[in-house]
Amino acid sequence: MVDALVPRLPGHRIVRVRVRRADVAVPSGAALVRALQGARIQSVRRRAKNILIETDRPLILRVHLGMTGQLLYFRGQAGRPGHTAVSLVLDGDATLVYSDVRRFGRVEALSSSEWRDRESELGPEPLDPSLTPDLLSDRLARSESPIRSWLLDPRQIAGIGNIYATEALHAAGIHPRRPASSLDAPEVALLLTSLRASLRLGIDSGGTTLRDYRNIDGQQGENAKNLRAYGREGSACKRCGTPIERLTFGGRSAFLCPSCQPVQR
DNA sequence: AGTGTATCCTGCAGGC
DNA sequence: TGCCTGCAGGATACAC
Repeated sequence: MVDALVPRLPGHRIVRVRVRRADVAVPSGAALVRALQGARIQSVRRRAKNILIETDRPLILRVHLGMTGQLLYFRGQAGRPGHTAVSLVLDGDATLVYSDVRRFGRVEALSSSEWRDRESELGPEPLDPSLTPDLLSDRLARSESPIRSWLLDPRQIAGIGNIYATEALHAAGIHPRRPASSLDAPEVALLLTSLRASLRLGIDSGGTTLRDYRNIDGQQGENAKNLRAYGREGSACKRCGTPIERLTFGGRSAFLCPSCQPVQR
């Protein structure tokens, strides 16, 4: 997503801002419009699941897709998506639209210091080479949470959702309910490798479209066909043939192969 | 302090 | 056909 935004957004001036769903915008309504209107986009980057757009003003535009958010970029007149929450008309006849059926996502303008405070709460990036198996082990050792819950907590490790947590744990042969602190060094190393492989596969495949995900051109991602555990309850494990099971904890579904991912080692 | 649960919201699939 | 229930990619406020 961000890789696709980087060559397109910088340089654009935000000409007009329309907030159609006030609960998605922070600050809601007119204040967000005032903050952004007239600003020129300078750079785009990602941290955890946040898309961060920096401008020539002392503010950062943070876009978070939540569960069903879509960020769409187009030139000329294209039909407005059905659940448009915020639209930014850019110069050069371009438009950036944030659309979100469930409205769990956010489009937020914040100051650098506000963002610094938020960022200080976030765990390390799994794809950052500075996260070593030893560092990950140290962090895991401090928690008795089920490893799946730990992986979903952005304060522990950034940017891992239920799909990639599920896929990585399956690939690493680790039961999602194992306490984080119970993983030994080889398991942690394998988990980190598996996380990175699952994330890279997802990114290289253009993202995982289960229903709503779209890239900035409105196209679906192809990663759903690569999933080996997530959403496959009752289907044969692609490694051993055992039916994949689903269980629920932490308010979310977890999928696992009971044979490849034993409850205890 | 650390951990688990309820909640925000809409749409869709499946059971009856 | 239509109504009901459960579930969905995330994060956070709150209870214990």
